[in-house]
Amino acid sequence: MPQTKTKKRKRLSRDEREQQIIDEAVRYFAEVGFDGQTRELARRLGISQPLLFRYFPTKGDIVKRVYEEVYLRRWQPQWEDLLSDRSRPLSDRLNQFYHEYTNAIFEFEWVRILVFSGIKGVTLYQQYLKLIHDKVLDRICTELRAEHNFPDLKKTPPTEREFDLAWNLHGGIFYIAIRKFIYGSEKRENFDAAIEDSIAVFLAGAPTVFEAILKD
Amino acid sequence: MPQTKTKKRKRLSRDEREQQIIDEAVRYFAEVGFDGQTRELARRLGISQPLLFRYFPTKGDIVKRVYEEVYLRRWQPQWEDLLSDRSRPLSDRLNQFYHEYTNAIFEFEWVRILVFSGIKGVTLYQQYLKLIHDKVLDRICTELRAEHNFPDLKKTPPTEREFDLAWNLHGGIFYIAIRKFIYGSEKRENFDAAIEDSIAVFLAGAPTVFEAILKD
DNA sequence: TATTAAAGTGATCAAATGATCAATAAGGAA
DNA sequence: TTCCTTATTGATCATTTGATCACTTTAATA
Repeated sequence: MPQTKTKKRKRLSRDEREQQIIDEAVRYFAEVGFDGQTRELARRLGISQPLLFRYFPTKGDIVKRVYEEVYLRRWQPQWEDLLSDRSRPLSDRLNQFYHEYTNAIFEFEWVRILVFSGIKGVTLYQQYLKLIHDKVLDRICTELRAEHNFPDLKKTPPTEREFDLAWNLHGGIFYIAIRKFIYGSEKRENFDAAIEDSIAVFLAGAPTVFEAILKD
Repeated sequence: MPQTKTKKRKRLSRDEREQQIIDEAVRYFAEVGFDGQTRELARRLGISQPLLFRYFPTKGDIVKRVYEEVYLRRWQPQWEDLLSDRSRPLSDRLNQFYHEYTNAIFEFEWVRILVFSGIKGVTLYQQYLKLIHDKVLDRICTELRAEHNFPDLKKTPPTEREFDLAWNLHGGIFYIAIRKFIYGSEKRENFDAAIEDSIAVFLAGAPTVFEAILKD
């Protein structure tokens, strides 16, 4: 009886192998955190552990690439135009934006690596928060003022309190992802209704508070 | 010249030492995560590393005690009565509750260990989410219906969509803590205004959406 | 003051883990 | 088919880290 010789070594091109490693590293680290071991990562890839160090000088370099892979290429520049497109009701715009945004973001790997990175003191997510602040919340504040004929932003820039309200909307929606992926407490797949309702509450309630804020 | 003999060994009682270890462990693990090393923990305590194992069989037991220390004794049972006290406007009750709640909760150690535990798959925080669901959100839904003469909960229990709205309020407020302690992106100490505004938006916007939900 | 229970420590073990390197083998080029 | 580049690996090192144990020191007590 012949021995099972499944030992046929596979030889991939530099680029193929590198991409394969990163893909698996994203999955693996998202699952167990960045303390995951290189040996286990190699095992999942079906390769030897030293091979990892042939492609990345240190484990830290793999981690860095994982960040980039997860963060970059997820933001869609057209979202900025979408939010500012006054030919459509703000309600429509917000719903479409958060629908698309959560579809792009609410993903096991993304959310968990996001939280891991925050915990480990990585600055990358701070950049991401800044992106949300500058590209999303600022626009929401602006559009909300325009919709209700509040003072134009050119004269009075959005106050901290207005930003806080926008953060509250965003954070509430993001918290859905946390409940889902960090604490595994939600079985549902679809959160569209919850998001729509959040936006509806915001649009119904925020103008009143904005008005009070802007009175000062 | 005499040698500096600061080596005077301190001998504490069993209980004192144990509490001292736990207190420092809470600080240390909140700072670096549960991958922190026993040697460094011992160094911060000014004791030898083996002594830790004199008090706790394994590192895992220290971690378990840290959880308990951080989670238990923070929930105030009187909050449940506060939320249900219809002699006061709901707005007052919510403001007082979230003011006291965030003062008790928004603390470096608490928030970070909370997130660590969620990431590492610990079930303790799931229990905490259940607490929020049963003791806070359920009451908020109930009181909101009562305030607007919507169908009594005895006849129609709160729907998933109503809970989602309440989660949105709670999550938005909690997200303030995440921004503050996980991502270190906020310098402010005081978030009372942001919390008040969040509640105001919720109370101004939610009834409309509740009404729409309950029409079905 | 002498005794003693137990708080505390230095030395050390064993396993885990990131990293290195000489040797092997796949597969395209000649 | 033979040669040769380089992808790939087994063996191994060095460090980290949780855990153990024989021995030392403290301070309450008789």
